[in-house]
Amino acid sequence: MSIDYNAILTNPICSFLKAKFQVNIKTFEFQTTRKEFEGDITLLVFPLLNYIKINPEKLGDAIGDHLINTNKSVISYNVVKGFLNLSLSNFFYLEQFQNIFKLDNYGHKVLGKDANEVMVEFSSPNTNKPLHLGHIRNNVLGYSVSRILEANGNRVVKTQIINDRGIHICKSMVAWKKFGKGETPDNSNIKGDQLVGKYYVIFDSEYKKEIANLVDDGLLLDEAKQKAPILIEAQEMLRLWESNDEEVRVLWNKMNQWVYEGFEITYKNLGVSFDSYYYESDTYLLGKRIIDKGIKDHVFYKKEDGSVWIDLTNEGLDQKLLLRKDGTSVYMTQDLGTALKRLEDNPNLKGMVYTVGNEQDYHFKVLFLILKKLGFEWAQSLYHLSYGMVDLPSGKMKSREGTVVDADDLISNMIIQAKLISEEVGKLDSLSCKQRDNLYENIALGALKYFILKVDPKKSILFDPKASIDFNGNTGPFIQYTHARIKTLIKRAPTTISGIDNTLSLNNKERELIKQLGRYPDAVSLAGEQYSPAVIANYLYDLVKCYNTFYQNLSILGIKDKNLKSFRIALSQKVAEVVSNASGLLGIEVPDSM
RNA sequence: GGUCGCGUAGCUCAGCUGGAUAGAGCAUCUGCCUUCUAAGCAGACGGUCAUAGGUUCGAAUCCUAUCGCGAUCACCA
Repeated sequence: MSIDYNAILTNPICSFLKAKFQVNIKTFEFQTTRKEFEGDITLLVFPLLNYIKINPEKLGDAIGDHLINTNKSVISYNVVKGFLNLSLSNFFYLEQFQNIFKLDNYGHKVLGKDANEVMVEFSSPNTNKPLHLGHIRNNVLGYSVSRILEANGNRVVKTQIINDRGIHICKSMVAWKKFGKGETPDNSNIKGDQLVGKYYVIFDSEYKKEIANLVDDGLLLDEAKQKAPILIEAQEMLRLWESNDEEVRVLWNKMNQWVYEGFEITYKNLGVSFDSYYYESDTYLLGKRIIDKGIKDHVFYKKEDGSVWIDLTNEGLDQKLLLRKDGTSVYMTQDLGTALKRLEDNPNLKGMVYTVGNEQDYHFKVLFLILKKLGFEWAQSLYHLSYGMVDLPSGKMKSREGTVVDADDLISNMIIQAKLISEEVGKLDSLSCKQRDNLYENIALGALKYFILKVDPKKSILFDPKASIDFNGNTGPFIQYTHARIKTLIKRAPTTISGIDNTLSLNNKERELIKQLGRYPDAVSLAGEQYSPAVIANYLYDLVKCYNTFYQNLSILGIKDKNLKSFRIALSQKVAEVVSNASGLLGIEVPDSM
């Protein structure tokens, strides 16, 4: 509750209770009065009974009496059971609105020199195939959380770790070498990541063919899976890669480059960006220093075969391998190393956020625990931004079954949808082709991002590609639409707003809007605390819904009372600002017209 | 089996640190475009908040157990 009630409620009640009952209570529980009851704000009397043994209704009456007699902002009260409902004056709301109106970027903390530096990792793709719907959730979430952390006064470094080595990319390489006939993104006009993905699929179907042939020749299935020549080729290529074979490395570089160029296009379409990139090929050998330190500090132990482990059974977890017996590192070692490297690269780093799906909850639990045990202070502020899977009505997305929803396809389909609907509504005729295309993109992405972000990250999302995404109701376009309407309203408004007349009498809808506006800073900080854009999304919807009710039922331009008119326009303007501000935190663009 | 997460209207989701008669959107039905954008507004219909106990003035919310769904428990990443 960001409207400032201290002066008129908290402080007076506090001193009243002190004088009358000799108790020192400094915080009180308030909530907005439910609409069935008269009043604006409700004081919960029940909690006070712990300190003052008296009938709750009597206590409510006493406080209410005191407030209306000593405070002109409180005009009346009523008590229902332990609820003290207070009605506040127009004057109070107008004063609050003036405070809100004066602020430019309210709720958003300014980046000071001593701001905390936080790293947010998201996207983190494999380089053997294009991004899919799951990556979209990851990207949109990670990006939004970055913005929210910034709004809460942190200096944010957006980064990712790219899984650019391993057997998967070798599979694409082998298939391309055998069947590619020199196909490149340029000469085939296929986006780089899509092209490499295509050869990954080709590899898989060849592999299956070979297995079938081997089984026909009398091999057992498991044996055939291991002996298929194309797989052996891929494994051989991985070995060559690891021994730095020049030819393999050149091919690897070339194909990865294609993929990165493709990814950049997708990121650009999605409206996300990064400040730094980490590549697994650079970091997979890191982490061994940590192992040495850990052994010296007796945090880790070495088994007879030479492998290194950590025993977390005291913490209720199990034993975890950190180094293979041949001395090579595993996933965990890598992540330990990467964390250290990031800290070296950004010495002021105070925390890290990892945007990774919830199938890795256990991994991050262990990772953070190990870092703490190693005694790193910053390990206290690591956060795994864990999110649920995106499921389809047909079940899970499985690349092998071809049920993956490709990110590029999805985005372009959404744009087509947005275009069809916009043309049907037919409000954009005055715009140029380019402006219209731009708008279709904004609307499509607004719908997609809002659809994903409005859901609590830890819940899984059900996505129906056939039904695609709504543009009506609790959606991104609804929010964009409201913003656009306010913008044209302001354009047409002949009045300039100089000040607000404090004697205006307000109706419920206007008060409601002021209260909504007052909630914004709270929503921002709550979203930051919970790493959840869903808080902002749901706030936005409440605000916009509230404004629409106001807008639809009250005339603004037509009214004669000049003061009221300028007040309503000022209110609208502020709503537009907050909507645009909050949408920005979700990475959603709000157009001036649509 | 162990651990973690989830279970709210036919469907998709809100519900902040426990508060009054559990809220939206979609779908179905009814009204509202010669006045600021109808991608909207107003209304109707729709609930055993998975189940059973417990904590207390008061539980969808906290605790325990059970059931259901998912994830995870690799010398894969």
